Amino acid sequence: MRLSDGVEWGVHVCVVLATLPDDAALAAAKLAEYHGVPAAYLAKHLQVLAGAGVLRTVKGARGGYRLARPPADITVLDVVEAIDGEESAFRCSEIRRRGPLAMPAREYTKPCGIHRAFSRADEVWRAELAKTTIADLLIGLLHDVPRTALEKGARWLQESAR
Amino acid sequence: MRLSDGVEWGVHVCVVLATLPDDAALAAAKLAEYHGVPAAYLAKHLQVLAGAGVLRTVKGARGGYRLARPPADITVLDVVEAIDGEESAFRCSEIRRRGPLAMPAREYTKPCGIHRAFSRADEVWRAELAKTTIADLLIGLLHDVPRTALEKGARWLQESAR
DNA sequence: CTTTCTCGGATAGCTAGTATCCGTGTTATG
DNA sequence: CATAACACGGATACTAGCTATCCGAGAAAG
Ligand code: FES
Ligand code: FES
Repeated sequence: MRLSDGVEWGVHVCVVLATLPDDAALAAAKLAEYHGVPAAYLAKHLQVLAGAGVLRTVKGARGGYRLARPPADITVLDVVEAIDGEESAFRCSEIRRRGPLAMPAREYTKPCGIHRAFSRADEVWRAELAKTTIADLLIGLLHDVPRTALEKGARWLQESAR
Repeated sequence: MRLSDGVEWGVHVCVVLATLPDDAALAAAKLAEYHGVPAAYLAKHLQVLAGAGVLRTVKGARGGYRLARPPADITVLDVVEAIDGEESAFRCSEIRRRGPLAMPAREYTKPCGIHRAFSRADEVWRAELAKTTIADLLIGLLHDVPRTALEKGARWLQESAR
């Protein structure tokens, strides 16, 4: 079981966009350059994030992407569900209906116990991801990253943003 | 992100084996027939579960598989980790080291904030799965399944077990 | 010694994720 | 209005991991 790489990219992009001034946007190509990932592929994920209401697109010349909401209102879970989907990793294939124990379909009213166990696990996983917002990550970054690097990043963004 | 089908099969197999008498074993082919899944493929997963110490193999004629421990000592997490691996679904690809913000490698001592957030989520996911044992699932099954089906299953097992 | 069964590896096939490209339409600017 | 810059959306190739099957070797029971 592996989560798509696009999920990591999406979170990183949101963190970077959170540092921009409110009225600024950043082009998809610049975001790709900043993170060192293929631009064409990142663009796909950006479009999905925009469709999910996490990012907002600014069309036309000098356009780009910006956050659709304040960083404190965007959770990691929002990004995960936009890119990876909302369905649980586990899929009950209703094995219990097959083989010698098979019963008429009307007997299977409620989900099987295994399915319920995995659903609970999926719920707490998502709840934990919902606890962390983009704003939290940004604050954490300010603590972890040395000042010189922060200033270097800020300069780069000022030159690239619109 | 999707969990392997083998995980579901593994849990079902453990539940069925938990109903057997202590000294009995069930052949891989019978387990496959019981669940209506391809025998050759299920055998792969059974071998993995045996290697992980969840199941025990009984070699030679009239052999088969049985649980390695009492049902109450086998959790759903044990099965998941045996078949799907123990690593988290999220993989931090150290994007922060690339692009204009790149810093010398010695600066990256502790995992990034995004990585930590996903690690926490993965932990609670596993902790939740560890709460449910095979014995719990068996008890739940006795409540959910009508008596006639249970008797049918018991008869089938008695004819097939060794 | 023969039967029965697991063991273990070798090998296709399939699906979801990865990655790239290009034509179209929209907006800012001169 | 003409032009340049840029997002949009679909089409397409590649790749890795999961799905599925097969068969010979070896171990235990009778
Ligand atoms: S029947 Fe297999 S998990 Fe629901
Ligand atoms: S650098 Fe991207 S998640 Fe750690």
